[in-house]
Amino acid sequence: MISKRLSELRKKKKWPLQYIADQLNIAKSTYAGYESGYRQPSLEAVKELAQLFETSTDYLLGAADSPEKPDFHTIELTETAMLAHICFTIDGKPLTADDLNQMIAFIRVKREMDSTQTHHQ
Amino acid sequence: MISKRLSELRKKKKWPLQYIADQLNIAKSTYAGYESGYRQPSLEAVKELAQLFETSTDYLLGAADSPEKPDFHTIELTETAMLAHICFTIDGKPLTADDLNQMIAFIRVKREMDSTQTHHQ
DNA sequence: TAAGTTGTTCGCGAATCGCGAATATACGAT
DNA sequence: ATCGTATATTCGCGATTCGCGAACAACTTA
Repeated sequence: MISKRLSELRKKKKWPLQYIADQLNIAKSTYAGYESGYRQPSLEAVKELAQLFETSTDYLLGAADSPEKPDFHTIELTETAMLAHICFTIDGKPLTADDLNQMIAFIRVKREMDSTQTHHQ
Repeated sequence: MISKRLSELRKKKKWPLQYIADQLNIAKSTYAGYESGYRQPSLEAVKELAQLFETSTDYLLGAADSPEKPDFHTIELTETAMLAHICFTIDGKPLTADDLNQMIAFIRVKREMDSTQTHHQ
């Protein structure tokens, strides 16, 4: 499992084996063993690899399906794919899809008004 | 690191060693070794332990500080503490605090109208 | 061709694992 | 107090796995 994840991520980053080996202070052959499945990285190495690849250990170990860190630093409210997994609430009551659409329209109008009518600056 | 996390979580759940050992199909002494730091669990065991404790491997390995699974199923928009770590965008442009407050007010008004004026059903 | 980079595999010594056994501790029930 | 049971901790053993360098293949570039 982890071997697949590692080779997939490294190819995406287009890094050579040696680069990762240097970052973790291990031999090239050692890391190569991780990708080939010949060896398993130590827990500490897994942690460092997740950090290096900017993903989670859950993804590396196959406990998560998405490589994205669940930081949710930014949530694009018009991205319905993402919203399918999130439930927004106000005062504890969930927003309907309709609520959300109206909110989006509301903000768009607000922005429109700000940009065409008033020009603070 | 992981030993601390394991014993902390197990104590919180008030589970005996044997119970966990049974769940993972390993010897009691094997799991005891994990908690004492005498041994390290395999990657597969880490994955299963995270599942058993309903937490993330990131937390077990010390790559995350919170034991909570990052599911974020629900986001309460009036909870400013949570919102401090999230940036919402519409059409790629981030919402200001003002935008958010108006959106919340907007929804509250909408709900008010729905409940006092119109009664479908 | 020669030199360099990258990826793969192998064997060796060393380190670690998983297990059962032995021991220690806690706590009711008799 | 004395069992009996459940729980926790540590140890040694055999087996497994690790990390490393070495060796090699494939490929690019000079």
